[in-house]
Amino acid sequence: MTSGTGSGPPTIVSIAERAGVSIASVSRVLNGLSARRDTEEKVRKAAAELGYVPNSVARSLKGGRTRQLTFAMPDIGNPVYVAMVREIQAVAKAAGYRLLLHSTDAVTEDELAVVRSLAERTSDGLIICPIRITPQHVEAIAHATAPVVVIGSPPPDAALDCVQADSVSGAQKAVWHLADTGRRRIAFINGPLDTVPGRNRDEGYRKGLADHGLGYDPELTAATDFAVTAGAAAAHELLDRRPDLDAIFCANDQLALGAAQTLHARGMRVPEDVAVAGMDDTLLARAAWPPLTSVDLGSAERGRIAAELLLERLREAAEAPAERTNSTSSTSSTDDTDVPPPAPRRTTAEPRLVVRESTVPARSV
Amino acid sequence: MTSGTGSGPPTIVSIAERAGVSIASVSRVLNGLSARRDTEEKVRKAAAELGYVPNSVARSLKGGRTRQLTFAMPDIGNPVYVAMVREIQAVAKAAGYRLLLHSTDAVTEDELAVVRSLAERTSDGLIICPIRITPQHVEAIAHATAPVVVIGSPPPDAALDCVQADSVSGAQKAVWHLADTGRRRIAFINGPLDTVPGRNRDEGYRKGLADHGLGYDPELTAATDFAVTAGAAAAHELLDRRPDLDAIFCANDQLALGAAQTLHARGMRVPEDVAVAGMDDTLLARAAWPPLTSVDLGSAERGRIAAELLLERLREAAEAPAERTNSTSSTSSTDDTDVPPPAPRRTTAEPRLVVRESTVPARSV
DNA sequence: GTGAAAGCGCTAACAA
DNA sequence: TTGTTAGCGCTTTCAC
Repeated sequence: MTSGTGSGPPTIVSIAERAGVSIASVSRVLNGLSARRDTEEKVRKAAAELGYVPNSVARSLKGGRTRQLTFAMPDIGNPVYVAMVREIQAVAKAAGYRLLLHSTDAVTEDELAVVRSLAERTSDGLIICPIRITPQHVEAIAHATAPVVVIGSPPPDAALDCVQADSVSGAQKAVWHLADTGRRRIAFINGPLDTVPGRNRDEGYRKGLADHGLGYDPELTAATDFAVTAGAAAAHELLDRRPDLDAIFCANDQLALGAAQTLHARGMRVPEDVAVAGMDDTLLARAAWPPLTSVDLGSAERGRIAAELLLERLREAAEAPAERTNSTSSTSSTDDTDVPPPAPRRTTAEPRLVVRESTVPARSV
Repeated sequence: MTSGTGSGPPTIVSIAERAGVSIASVSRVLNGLSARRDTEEKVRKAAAELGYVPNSVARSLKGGRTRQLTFAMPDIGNPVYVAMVREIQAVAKAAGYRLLLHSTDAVTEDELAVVRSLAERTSDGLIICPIRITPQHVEAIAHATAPVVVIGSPPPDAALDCVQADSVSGAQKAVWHLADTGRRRIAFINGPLDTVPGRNRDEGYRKGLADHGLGYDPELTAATDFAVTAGAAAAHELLDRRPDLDAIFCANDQLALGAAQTLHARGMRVPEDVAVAGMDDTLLARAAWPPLTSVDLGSAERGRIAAELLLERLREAAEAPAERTNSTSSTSSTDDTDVPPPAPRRTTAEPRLVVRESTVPARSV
C-alpha cells in the first residue's frame, strides 16, 4: 500500500522515481560506476534534493560486512585500556570502521559471550583483552566466526593472533635502572602472584637483581592488589621490616603512587632517601609528585598493532573467500568447519623505561 | 546454485530444512511465539545442532532498529569523558544496547558529521558531548533523524535534550569551602576565558568570594590552558605576584596538580601554607599528594542521565510511530518534515564538593 | 548503458 | 498451529 514516496527517509526507490530511472541506475551512479552523463545528473540531483543517505544496515546485509570493529576490555576506567581504546579508535576510524566498545568487567563469561557474539555478525572483527586467558578462551577464539586479535599472552601452544607485553624485561629494565643509579636494597611491591602479569613481573625483578649481582631477599617483596591504597599499605610494611631499603619498584603506577604517599607520610624524601618506580606509564606517573619513573609496556602501541593486525586479517579474508573450493560439490556431509587458518602471528611490544624525578633528582625544575 | 545447506553460517533456512518445517515456524519458535510441542522441539534441536545464531544485521534491517547507541566525545584520553563512557556503557548494556564510540577531537566538523551520520541508521540514538555548541550544532541536532541527547550547555533558546553541569555553583562551592576553612586570599587558576566552562567557573569564583565578603582581585587570578604544566607555570606567576596568597582554586584537577607541584617545588606546604582545590574530581585528585579537594561536576552522573534520557526517547519513539496520522492520504506534497517534537528536557547535575587533604589537614593518616 | 529481478536473513501479515 | 509470501534497502547479475 506504500507508494514509496513521502513515507520515511528517502531510499534508492524514491530517488529512482524522482529521477525517472531504475533503482539499478541509482545504485550505480551512487557507487561511482559508469553511467550516461544525463542519467548521472538526474540521479545526483534527485538524491541531493531528497537528502538521501544510504542505509548502512541494508548495505551490511547485502555486503556481509558491517564496517564495525569491536574492542572488549576489562575496565574502561583503567588508563592502560584507555590508551588502547584511543589508538584502536584512531586506526579504525582511519580505515573507515566504527568502533564498538565492550566492558567485560574482567568476567570470563562476559568475555566468552563477546567472542561468541561475533556470530551475530554485528561486527567484522574483534580485539579482546582478557584478564586471564583460559582454555575456553582459546577454544572460543579459535572457533570464532570472524577474525580475533588478543591483547595479552595466551599459552605458547595456542594458535592465536596476539599482541603481548613483555613485562618480564620491562620489570628487568626498571631494576637495572635502579641499580645503575646506585640503589642496592631494591624492594618490590607486586600485584597478585597468581596472575600472568604478577608472575612475569616477579621474574623480571629477580632477573634484574641477578644481572647486577644483587641477591633476592623475600623480606624486600610484597604481593597485593593493584591499587593505590594497597601500595601505600605494602610500603608501610616493607619499611617497618627493612628501614634500610633505598628503592621501591612497583608493579604498576597505582602501587607506586601509594608507595610514594607512604614515604611522604613518613617524612622520607623521594628520590633522595628512597627511589620509586612504577609500571605502565599512565597519566598518573606524570601527575605524581615527584613525577614517577615508569616502564611503558606499550598499551598504546599494543592497541595500534592489534588494530592494524585485525585490519590485515580482514583484508585477507576479503581477498580469499574461496574457503570451500575443491570440496565435493553438494554432498550433505559438509559439517566440518576446518579451514586452513593463516599462520597466527604473535607480536611483542618492546617496553620502554621513562625516567622521571622519582628515581633521579631533577637538576632544575 | 546454492543449495542452502553447508555454505556459510546457518540461517533460518538451514534450520527449516533440517527440521522439516517452514522458515516462519522457525522464526516463531526462536522468538518464543506459540507453536506445537513437537515443532518447537524439532526447531530447537536443529538450531542447536547447527549452532545457529541470529544475524543481527538482518534483524535490524527488518525491525528498523540496530540496538546500538553512539557516544561522541572530544577526547577519550580525558578522565572526565572516560567517566561518562563508563556510565553510558553500563546503562546501554543493561538495556540491551551496544555502544559505538566516536572520538571527535573536538573538531566541530567531526561532531556535525556524527550527528548527520545518524541518517545512515547505524545507531538508534546519539549522545554527544561537544566542546562548544555552535548554531550549526543546534541546527543539525534539531533535524537529526534519530534522538540526540547533548551533554553540555546549548544556548537557552535551543530546544534540545541536554544534561548540563553547573560549574558556576560548583566553583562557588569550592570557594565557600576555602573561605569557610579560614582562607582569605584565594587565588584562581582558570582555563581559557573564551569557553563556556571558563566563563562559568570565573562567575562562580566571583560569586563565591562575594558571598563571603571577599573582594575580587585580578592579581590573584590567571587564565591559561587546562593542563598540568600550565597550572604549574600559573602558580609560579601568582606566587611571584602575591606571595601572601593562602589558597589556590583551580578550574580543573590538572591545573590543581600543577599548582601543587609548584608549591612543593618552592618548599611550601599543602595545605598548611597554601590550600589547593581542583575541579572534576578525576582519579588524579585521589592520586595527588596530598589528595586534592575537588568539585565533582558529575561526569559519571551526566553520562548516566544522558543515557537514560536517550533510552526514554527511544521508547517514546517506539510507542508513537504515528507521526503521519491525520494527513491527507496520498497527496504528493508531503515533503514537510515537521513533526511535533516532545518537549525538550534540560537536566542539570548538582555539583558535589569532595573534601580531601589538600585543603584540610588530615587528623590521622 | 540500462532495467528487471534475484536475493542478503529476517519478521509479520495473511491464508490455509 | 503452520506455511506462503511480501517486503526491509541495497547490490549485482543477466538480458536487452
